[in-house]
This record gives sequence, structure tokens and C-alpha cells, in this order.
Amino acid sequence: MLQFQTVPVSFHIEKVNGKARAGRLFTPHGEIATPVFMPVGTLASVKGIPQDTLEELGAQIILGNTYHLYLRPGVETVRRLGGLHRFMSWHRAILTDSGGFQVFSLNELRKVTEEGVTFRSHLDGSSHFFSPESAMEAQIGLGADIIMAFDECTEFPAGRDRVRASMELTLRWAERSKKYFEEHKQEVPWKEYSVPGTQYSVVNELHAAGSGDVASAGTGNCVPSTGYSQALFGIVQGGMDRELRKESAERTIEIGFPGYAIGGLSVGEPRELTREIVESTLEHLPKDKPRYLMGVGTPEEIVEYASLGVDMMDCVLPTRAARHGLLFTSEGKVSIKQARYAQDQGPLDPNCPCRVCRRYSRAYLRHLYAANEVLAQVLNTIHNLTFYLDLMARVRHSIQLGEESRFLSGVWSRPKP
RNA sequence: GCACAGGUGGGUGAGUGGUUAAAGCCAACAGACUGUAAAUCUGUCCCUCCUAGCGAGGUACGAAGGUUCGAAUCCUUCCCUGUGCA
Repeated sequence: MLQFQTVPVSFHIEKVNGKARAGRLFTPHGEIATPVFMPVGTLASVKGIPQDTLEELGAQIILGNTYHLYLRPGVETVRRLGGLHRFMSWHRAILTDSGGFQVFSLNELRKVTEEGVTFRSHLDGSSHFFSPESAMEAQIGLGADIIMAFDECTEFPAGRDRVRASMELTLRWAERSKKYFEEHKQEVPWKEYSVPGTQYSVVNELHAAGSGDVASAGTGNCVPSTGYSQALFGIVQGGMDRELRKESAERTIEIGFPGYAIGGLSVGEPRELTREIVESTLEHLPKDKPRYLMGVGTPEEIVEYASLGVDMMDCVLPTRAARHGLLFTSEGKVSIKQARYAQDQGPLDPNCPCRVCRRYSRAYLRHLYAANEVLAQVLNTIHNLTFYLDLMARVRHSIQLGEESRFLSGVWSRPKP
């Protein structure tokens, strides 16, 4: 009889370069080289991109969203189907957000109390209650490798009293999240598929399977190595107040998590302020634990945050902007819908190795967008994700090589082939 | 030929005497997008001028004429389109 063990996700730092770190995060569904950019797949799908393509693009871990999946198809459905990995046939790592961000973004459809948050569904208006406990229950049921404490993402601007109250609430919710998680983490759906006596070897096979072996890519391969459980990360809040950020960090650390996120940023504040808060908050986070900056950013920003010592980032920007015709290239932003590209036979980004830039012209991409073809969204997203993932790979490489001086500028401009 | 029904800005299509340069939608053009209520949202979209504004002129609802203080809206004739009947 398999005894399910609960060793947390582990993190090894391989190289420190200034404030930046390159490392490896070990999860039940594979290793992740950090710093890592995590594409967002809110509804168990990175919009427009099939899972095998994501693997080819080098996505190591993707996000899912508890609130959205809870509403549709429902946590119990996903759990019965073996968890998110099996359900969506994604063999690599997954992180779920707790729904904390929806406390912020659905501000007109929610009511926050000490106990939790009542949401009105954006789908049908029905009322739903999320608490730290129910958010953990849901995330355990979904079975992501990394799950997030249920927090309140504080709005901007907010007065100091409001920020403090919000931070305190998040701290109380963090304790409740951890307590529930510790008591229930063995209920994760993939324990049923655990194979005794396997560890990293299984992880590696999964990676191999992910690199193009269609025959072995069935749901049966969604088998995590034993010896791992999900990992619950805590979230630091504190608004734009350095002191409160410090206090939030210290008290979250006191509760104790295998990784720490910086939340509540990129909520409308000036970019320079974001950077300041990130930098000052990072100083108070443990050096030996993964640090996850939630919800950022532009290509320039993710490079900069990595250089400051952030290990994990996620953002809807590359995927959403792609669907809206905004493409990131080595030469800056390209709004492919502009009339000026109608006759442009050149590639989107001459320095980009992605399949889109190798094959299609700007004129064609502009046409697809103008004609509202679904392929426009697919190709644009493939490019933007390639750009982001490739950028982070170069950042990792740069850190590993100790190229500190070239870090920010060098990574940005791609060497000519 | 006769009888109906129609002709509105790039396209559709509201509007049947006055806050109408003319709704809405589409197209076009530009902008936004940062733990996804997002294949979404915002702005511009007749011409000219400037002190750039709920600014000033001009032109405009098939054509020409008429009624009226005032017409896309009412009348007359003509042109054109669709349907039906010969």
C-alpha cells in the first residue's frame, strides 16, 4: 500500500549573480529552471495554444485559476477526472491562483468579510462563497503542483489604514489556508496515480514525452513522482508601503511556506513604484526559497525583476496582447493591425526563431487579424509566448554565465545568427 | 404600360416638420491591455478654418422645383430600384 508522502516542492539555487539567481524548482510534475515565466491558462487552457505546442515552445509551468475552474467545469469534475494535469493533458507543472486576484478584479461582483468572499458569478450571476478553507479545498481538488494562499489583492490607490487592514486580513487568511492545506493535502487527486519507487526518473520521462512523443502523451502519463505533495505558497501584500510590505513579508514567513509570492502589484500604480516595492520586498524574503512576483509584466520588466532576484513570474500580457494584435519583438512593440503592415513582406521579427516569424509575413499576419481569423490569435500568441519564454531562457543563461554587466542590455538585443 | 414598396453618410439601417451633421451596427483608422468577467475595451470616422471648443463656416438624406419662420421628413414633376399584374 502506497503511503503518500508530503515532502514539499524543493528549490535549489545553482548560481547567484548580483541579486539575480538561477535555480531549479522540483515539482511533482517536473523540474523548472528559474527564473521562469509562467504562461497563464486560466480555464485550463493557454488561450489559443494546444498543450503540445506549449511544450515545444518550452513552457515549463502554466497557471490555472481556481475561481474560473470552480465555476466551470467545477472542481469536483476536474478532481474526478484525475486533476488538472490529466484533465487537460498537461504533463508538466501547474500553479493555480487561489482566486485572490478575483477579489480585486471582480470588485463589483463581490463582498469581502472576515470569513471570506462572496462572489457573484460573472457567468450567470449566481452567488458563491470563497474562504481560505474552500479555496484550499478547491486547489487541492484541482491538483496543481503549486497552489496559492487565499489573499486579498489590495486595490490601488488605498490609504494606509486600508492597506494595513487588508494586509492583516491576508495574514489571517494565510494561516487558515496553511492550516486547511496541512490537514487535507493528502486528498490531492493524483495520489491515485502515484507510482511507488519513482522519483526524478519519472519526471524526466515526462519531460521526454512532452517533447514530441505523441504516442506517449496520453493521460496515463500524468503520473507524478512520489515523495512530493503540492506546495502552498504564501503571498505578501502591503500595498505601496515599504514598511507594511516588510511586516507582511516577515509575518508571512513566520507562518512558513515553501515559497513566497509578492502580490498586489501591477494594479494601476506607476511602474517605477512597482519596481521599488518589488526591490524592497525581495530584501525581506528568504534567499533559499522561490520568490514569485505575481502578475507581471512587460518584456523589459520581467528581465529587470529577474535581475532583482525574482524566480517566478506570470502575466496575461503576452497572451492577451497577442489576441489583441500587439506583438513583442526584439525591436520593440508591433501593433500588427496597423495599415502600414498591409504590404509588408518581411517577417514579424527578423531576429526571432519562432515558427511564426520563420514562415509568415507581417502582411499575412495583419490580414489574418483584420479578417478576424482564429489563426491570427494562434500565431500571434505563439510568437509572443516564444518571445517571453525565450527571453527568460536567455536571462537564465546570462545569470549562469555570470554576465552581470550585459544582463539587462545584452539579454534584450538578440545576437545575430 | 399599370399597381404597390422603396431610394439616407464607405456599407447596412433608424429617423416622417424644428435640440439632426443625421441613432445603432459594420467597415476603416488609431490607442489601451501586466496573479484573464478580455477574439475585449476606448477614441476618431462629410469638408474647411481657427484661439482646437458641447468653436466658426460650408456642403449633405436620388434630381429639380414648391409649401413653411424652419424640410431627410409635406406637395409636384422627373430619374432609378424591387415586387406583382398586363
